[in-house]
Amino acid sequence: MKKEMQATNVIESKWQKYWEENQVFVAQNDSDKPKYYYLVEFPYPSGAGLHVGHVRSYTALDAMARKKRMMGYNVLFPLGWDAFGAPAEQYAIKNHIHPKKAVEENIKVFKGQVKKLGMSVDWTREFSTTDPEYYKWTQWQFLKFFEHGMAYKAKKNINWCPKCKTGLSNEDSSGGVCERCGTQVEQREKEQWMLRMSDYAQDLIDGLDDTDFQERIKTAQINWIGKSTGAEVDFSIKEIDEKLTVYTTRPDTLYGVTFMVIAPEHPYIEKYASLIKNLDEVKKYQEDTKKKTEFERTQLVKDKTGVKIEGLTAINPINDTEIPIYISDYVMMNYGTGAIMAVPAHDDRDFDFATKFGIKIIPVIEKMTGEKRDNESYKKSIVAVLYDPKTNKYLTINWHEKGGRLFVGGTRKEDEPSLDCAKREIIEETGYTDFELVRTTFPVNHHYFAFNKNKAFEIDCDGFLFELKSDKKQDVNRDEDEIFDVEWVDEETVKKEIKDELHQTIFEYGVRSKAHTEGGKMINSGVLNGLTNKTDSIEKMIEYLKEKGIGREKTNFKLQDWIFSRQRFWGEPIPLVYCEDCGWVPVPEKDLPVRLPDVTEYEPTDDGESPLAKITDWVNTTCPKCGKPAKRETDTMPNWAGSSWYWLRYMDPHNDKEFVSQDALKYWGQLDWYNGGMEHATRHLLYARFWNQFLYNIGLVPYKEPFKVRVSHGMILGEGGVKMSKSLGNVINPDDVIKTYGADALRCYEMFIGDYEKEVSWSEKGLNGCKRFIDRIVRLGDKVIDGTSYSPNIEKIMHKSIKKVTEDIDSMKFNTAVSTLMILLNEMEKEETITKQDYRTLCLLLNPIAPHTTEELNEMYELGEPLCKSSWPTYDETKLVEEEKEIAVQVNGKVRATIKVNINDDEETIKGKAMQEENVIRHTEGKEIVKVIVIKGKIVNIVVK
RNA sequence: GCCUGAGUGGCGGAAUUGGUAGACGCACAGGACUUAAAAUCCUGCGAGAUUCAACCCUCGUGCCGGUUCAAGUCCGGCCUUAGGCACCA
Repeated sequence: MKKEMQATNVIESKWQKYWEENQVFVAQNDSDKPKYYYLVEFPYPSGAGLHVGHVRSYTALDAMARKKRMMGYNVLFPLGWDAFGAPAEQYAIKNHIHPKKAVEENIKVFKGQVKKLGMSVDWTREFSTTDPEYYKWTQWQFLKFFEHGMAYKAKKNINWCPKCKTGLSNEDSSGGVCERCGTQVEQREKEQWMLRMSDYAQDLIDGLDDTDFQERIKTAQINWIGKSTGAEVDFSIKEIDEKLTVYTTRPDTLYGVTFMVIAPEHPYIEKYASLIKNLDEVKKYQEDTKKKTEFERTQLVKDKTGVKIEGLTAINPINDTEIPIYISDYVMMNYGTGAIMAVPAHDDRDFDFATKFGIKIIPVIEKMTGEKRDNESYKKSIVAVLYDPKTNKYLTINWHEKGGRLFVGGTRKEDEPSLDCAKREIIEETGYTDFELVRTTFPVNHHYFAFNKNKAFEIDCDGFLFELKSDKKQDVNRDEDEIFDVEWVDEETVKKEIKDELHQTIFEYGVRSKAHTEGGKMINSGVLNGLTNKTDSIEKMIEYLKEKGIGREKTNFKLQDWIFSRQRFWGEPIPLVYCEDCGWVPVPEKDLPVRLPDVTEYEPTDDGESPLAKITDWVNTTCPKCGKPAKRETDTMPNWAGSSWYWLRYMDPHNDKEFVSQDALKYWGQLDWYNGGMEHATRHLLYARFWNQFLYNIGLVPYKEPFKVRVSHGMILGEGGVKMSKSLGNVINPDDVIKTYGADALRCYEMFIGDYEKEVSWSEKGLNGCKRFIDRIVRLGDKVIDGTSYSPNIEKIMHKSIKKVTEDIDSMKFNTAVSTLMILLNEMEKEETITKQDYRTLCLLLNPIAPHTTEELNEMYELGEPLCKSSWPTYDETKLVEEEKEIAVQVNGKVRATIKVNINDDEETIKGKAMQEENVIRHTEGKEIVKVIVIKGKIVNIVVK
């Protein structure tokens, strides 16, 4: 019975129409079935149309949604449009049409494309963030923030894009360039609406514990929030009666403070200007800093700059030492207190600064080398590195077998200053007399065991770097046991041959000239002296600071408040009115939404006001409170606003009384599975979680965390692993692919292409392979005969395949789900005939990935009711058990044969079978069998000697 | 620099609690069908040594070492790479 299949496009539109007309994918808000909510980030409907990257994540979620429905769930799988934002506005400015129109057109194109892919979306819940019925509730929720004191207006030094003429959040200007147009961002002071997001920093970290996000997403969020723990310390200033408070994560290094640095914007400069003797110089530095962009200030600067403030002197509260104060742009006003205590010995930045400005460096932590032992004898010693700049070599002492290569070293005599000791040792051991000190290195705390003396030692060692001036030498006077050669070697040899950890470390310190930022033994530190554990030292110091009232424990976050204003036309108007008498007054709920006016001019003004500011009819209004003339806020909300609650609206999209009904919120609960790009792992996801946590705290939503699972798909690159881009001409248009290969082949290919979470390259050949797979599925229909059970040869693999595909789709291992079906198809093709039942189950399993073809085959061969209304196939565990299995026989861990074993075989039988194998005999002959390991159903390993 | 992943054939990638490494697909080679091509079907396909051929053997999951009867998988130390954070004190 040969049947002819209709053309792919005919079948596809036929079933798409069927699904729509029969409302198969419409989710019910009241249902006895268990609920499941899948969501893929709604797209920005750009003019470019759908990308193959969209197809990947949409198909993945669609496959999971289709399968869940067949498993008896009430599935919510909606889609909508995130349509506010710059591109539509730019387009409108250029063409003088309302952005609304451009958006409408783009949505039409996008929706058509998504439908052509056969997505099982519930279109009855579709909306766009630009619909007044939707943004009414975005505005309403903003007013909730306002009412609860979570929104405030503040003068902010903001990132300003001179081309877009708008303020940008830190998030929108990462790297110092405008996210949208790539222009260098400037600093500008502006009144902005802010949301108190930093209040939620800790909650946003804690909340992650209640979610099941991918690890990389959690980490990205935690990094972004940037929590650090440490202490605040109050330094007094000699000349004034006010403290200078700093934030530090290393209070344990307080004794090593040799200067302080305040940010150029620090308020004390203004406040105590009269006391600053070099005010002009300081002011000039402030001006220079302002001109620098955030990017230059944070990314490009390698050289430290700064100015010492003459006339203000800080006092270290721990030891009453007087220390200078500098201003420098490496200290930021918006983090911590805008002031730091500088410990050049143990912080790289402070070290650089101190080196450049010639400030004292006091080490308070000694690196510990070697291994600590009991009953150590203590001594003090030195290591001296002598460098000859003429030959670029270092002076070493080669003990050969007796101790290898070392620098000059020695034990300090009682009360001998270490520098004297170093000089003496060089002269005594090598004879060189004409050299000069370059620098003293950090000391090292070293532990070692002297075998010749059978004794353990602890030494505190000072290190020195000297430079040779001339070859002048005197006779050496060595002890009898001092048998070594004096050799000049290059740096490479030093690194290779000097094995002693102490000498290595001193060399590093001397030559590299870097701060010692790791832990070690506390020195020069009063109460902390001798401690060797960093955490203990910090704790003890904080206790001490608290006791003395000069400091306290403190946690800081990098996460800042959310700048919520944009000076743009195409965004949600901020629903506030400014009245001379009443101040900022919310627009009453009955007057929401505050609609965008219908005009034709959208250019931002040159002074940075929103385009709305020019529309006087719209701006002028009356105060909702006192009725006097008042003005509307002309700033609009950022693009992130509409996407910060949209998943809630899908639960109840047509409600005109509430943003979402409480019943709907309770029924749908948390979003079970949220998919989106890695580029949204920080910003969008943090904004959305913050928004939801706020709604939860004021009792508007039942869950604190909105998303249970968050996964990110990998990007699809062009062939050869380069990014798809218009300029490279390697962009794949899904419409073209559907035309040539069909939607099912495209879906199947994108699921088979590789690990869902990883980046993959597009391959036309691979796509063709999947097309072949679909064609073979169709051709298999020729073999179908009546039958309501599985064919005997197929039964076992059928149950196995059902199990595998069921598990794989749920865990997003689509590539192995497809390959399982390929294997199943290969097996079925070997049969003369297959039953309807065989074929129907194959179609059911493939349906989530290739829904059109499988529905058609199901109908064509009269296999049963439409697949979209059918149940997901089940498997029988007992059918999975293999009666007979081939297992490997190893000899000493190497596979030497395979044997067939029965499920009932006991160990002795299996062992017997294994020992009979010719190749096993060959490898065991004449050898002693130590033991035989038999793992039932898996492996036999024979160990011989 | 810090934090998270990831490194397996020519390529995309499989491999359960450690138990036959390379499933499945692509590419390639040979063959069948065809006047021919496309399509389709069959066979082979990690590297090397050996052989007429087959069996058989050696090596092989980024590198070095360890645990184990047995390591892609576990442990320690590196290297490379992708992403996140970054003068954040």
